[in-house]
Amino acid sequence: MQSLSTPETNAILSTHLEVRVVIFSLDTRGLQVLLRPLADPQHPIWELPGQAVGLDQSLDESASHCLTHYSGLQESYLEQLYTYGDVKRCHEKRLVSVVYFALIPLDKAIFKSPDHACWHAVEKLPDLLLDTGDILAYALRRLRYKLEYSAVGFELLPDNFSLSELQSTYEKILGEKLDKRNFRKRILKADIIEPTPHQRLGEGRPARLYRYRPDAVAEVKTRRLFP
Amino acid sequence: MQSLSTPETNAILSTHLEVRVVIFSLDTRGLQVLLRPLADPQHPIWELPGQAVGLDQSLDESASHCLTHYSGLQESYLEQLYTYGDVKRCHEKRLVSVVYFALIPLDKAIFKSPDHACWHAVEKLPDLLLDTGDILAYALRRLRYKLEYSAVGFELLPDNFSLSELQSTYEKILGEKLDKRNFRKRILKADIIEPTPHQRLGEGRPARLYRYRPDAVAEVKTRRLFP
DNA sequence: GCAAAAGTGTTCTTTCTACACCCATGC
DNA sequence: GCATGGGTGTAGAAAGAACACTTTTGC
Repeated sequence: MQSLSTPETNAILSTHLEVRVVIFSLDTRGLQVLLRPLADPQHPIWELPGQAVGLDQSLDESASHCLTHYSGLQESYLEQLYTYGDVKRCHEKRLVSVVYFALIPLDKAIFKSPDHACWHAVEKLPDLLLDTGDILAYALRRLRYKLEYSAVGFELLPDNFSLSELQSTYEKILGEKLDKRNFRKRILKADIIEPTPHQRLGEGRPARLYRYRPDAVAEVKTRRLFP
Repeated sequence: MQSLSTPETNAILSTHLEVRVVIFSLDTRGLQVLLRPLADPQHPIWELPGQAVGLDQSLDESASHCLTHYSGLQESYLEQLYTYGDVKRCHEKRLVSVVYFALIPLDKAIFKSPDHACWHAVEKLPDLLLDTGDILAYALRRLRYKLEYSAVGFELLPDNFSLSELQSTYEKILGEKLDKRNFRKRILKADIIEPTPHQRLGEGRPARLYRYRPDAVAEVKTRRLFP
């Protein structure tokens, strides 16, 4: 039994510590995840964007740096998901992956991500490296779950959005239709968004635009927004 | 940007990877956590039980091994909590702690834990190492939260328990009184416990004993048991 | 027979769900 | 003036909260 005060250095000499980020976004077709190709460009295997954790970096900093590198965004929703460290997940070496998940509004992200990374619909994923499929499944479950009791949907939208856009976001992530009147009642009652003076013009009647209340960020105790 | 295929080995040469386990239990006084003393036996600083992760060990295996070492129990509730990897949390070295939390029934645990580890009431914690206080606060929050929507309370009780004992468990963890009739209605409706033929004799009328339904373990979708 | 803990139902309030029509704009 | 998406209220069902007395045992 090793304690903090007597670490056994050789136990971690060939362990590789990395962060990976599951970056979700939303386009008209649905929920997308950013993956980068590995190996053969003809029949690539895809992996989560990630990086080794630098000696002088926190895990959070590494993940944030990685997210910025791939999305071009400085401030985004980023949360630690889970740490994967099964010995069987990689044959060559001891691989510990601290996985984060991120939500970004597609309109703000850079068009072309580095390392040929690109977006994939979560319902139609390509061949994936190692246990990446499991990680993605868990990230998606957590995202859906989080949506039910917190206010995370806004992170995928531009600063100003219409209630229909917000509802459509929830529907795409949850994969089910929601009632328009009930949706509005609940989201407004939850008191986490506020109207702006702006409107969005479109095909029909213009839509009032709303924004996420900045002071609602702190403690979002909006449990079970959509049971 | 480092990828899985080109790891920068020197970046992790002096990183220490360890697991720590927040082991909760319950006695008559309330919720307890197992801590082990560090340094001066007169004025000790306390830390979470933990160990370096062996090269041939999964994180889960390490945590499980550590839990068994300190509790004497083979099978217990054990779940990954969070991975702490801030550079500022330890001055001497790069310290990455994958923290788990565990729930054990006190009646089954060994009486004397190794390394002079002992139980402390969560409301009256001693001096703690580094960010151990933050970790404990988070573990407690997660435990309380989990109790509201899942069936985790049983893990702290013996195999057979009365409804009053179960209610008392919930009350001690949540820190509030619950209505006896409503509690019984809900816990029985949730269909996660079943009566046994046994009774517990005591000062008053004997109590029927219940047990956790083993087939209810798989997917406990009992959300918001106690809102 | 009394102390001590176990056990049990009903009413009221709140929340959830289902559902259909009018409104403002662009063309 | 019509097509398009935006916006609004109500009634019935379900779930939650509050609440007090009877039962069984040991002493």
